[in-house]
Amino acid sequence: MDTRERLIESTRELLWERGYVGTSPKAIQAHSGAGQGSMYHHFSGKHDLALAAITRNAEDLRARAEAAFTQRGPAFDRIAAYLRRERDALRGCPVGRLTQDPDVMADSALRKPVEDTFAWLTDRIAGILAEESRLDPRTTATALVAVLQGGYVLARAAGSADVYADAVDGALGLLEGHLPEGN
Amino acid sequence: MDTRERLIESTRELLWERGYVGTSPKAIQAHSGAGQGSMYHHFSGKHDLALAAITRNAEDLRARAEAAFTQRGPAFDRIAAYLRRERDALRGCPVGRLTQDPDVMADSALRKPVEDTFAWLTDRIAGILAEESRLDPRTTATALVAVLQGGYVLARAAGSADVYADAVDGALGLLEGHLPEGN
DNA sequence: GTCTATACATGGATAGAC
DNA sequence: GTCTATCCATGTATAGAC
Repeated sequence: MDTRERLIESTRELLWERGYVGTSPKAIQAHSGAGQGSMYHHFSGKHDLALAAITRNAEDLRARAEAAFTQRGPAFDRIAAYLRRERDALRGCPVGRLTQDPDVMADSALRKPVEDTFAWLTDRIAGILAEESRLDPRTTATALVAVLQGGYVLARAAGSADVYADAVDGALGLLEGHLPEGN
Repeated sequence: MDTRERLIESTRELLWERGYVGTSPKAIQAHSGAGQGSMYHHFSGKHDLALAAITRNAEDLRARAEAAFTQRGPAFDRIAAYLRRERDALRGCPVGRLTQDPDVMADSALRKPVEDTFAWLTDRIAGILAEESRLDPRTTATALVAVLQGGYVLARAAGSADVYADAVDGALGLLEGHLPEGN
């Protein structure tokens, strides 16, 4: 992995863990092993580097989600597969966490990937729901995505990944009866 | 309001808006109109002041929630009243947002009010659900609290409070049929 | 109780040598 | 491309006068 790549990957990690406000150029350099000069050679500054990292986090989320959704099977199963996908719940969502960062939300370039990601995700799930239920697709999909994001919040508050699993189980319990299940 | 009180209230505002990492003593002084000397006279430092502010945010959340839950009526209505309570969705939850702050989560004193608040809230809702349904109270309550917290995340991502309302509507739509409704 | 002065580290970036 | 030196603002706190 070349220096530029290491800088982006380190920034992804640090943004995930500490957010934009909490991540300093110095910390990125230390984490990536790149020097001051290197960083400012490859990127114009913290903002530029963060944009690259956030964009990649967003692409990554999308690709992983799509992998769960394109499995074959009934809607309930595909949604359950996505919600139950292996996750490090205590780390939270690398995209969702950015919504709490005032400097990210105040900057339209940094904010756009975040906005687009959740718009896409909600739409994608709404499409799946529309195939097989009479639930309102948009509001139901929004609620399901919210369970994910809120599940992370609660897991972190409790210091236990089990709470994330509880939130998902609760949501799937509510879905039962509204969607035809596959087994 | 005396100086000490103004310092706490200003810190509550700033923690809500910018988090712990993003809030400087200087910003607190400017917002509260208190001088450097005043702040360090009343509190030992940023940490001490944040503890007072976080504690108060937690008490506040609890009191407001309790007000919705103690209304009379069937479980569905009391829960709907809480979820639909007037909120400034774009500002997010003053307690939930702290879960994204690495310095808060790493400090057991600052973290405890956050942990306790969500444990209480989930339990409280589980108790209401247990009265009138065969849903699993704990997981269902966890999912409902997660919809709240996730609704804030999605509303901020979209830049629209309507998304919060969508998440709540979706969740209540899923609850229907599982709980006896009152109207 | 509040003010001003001071201190020292860090944040974020630029300049120029190699 | 990478390194070191340098820069100025800010973060966070202490000291001591009033």
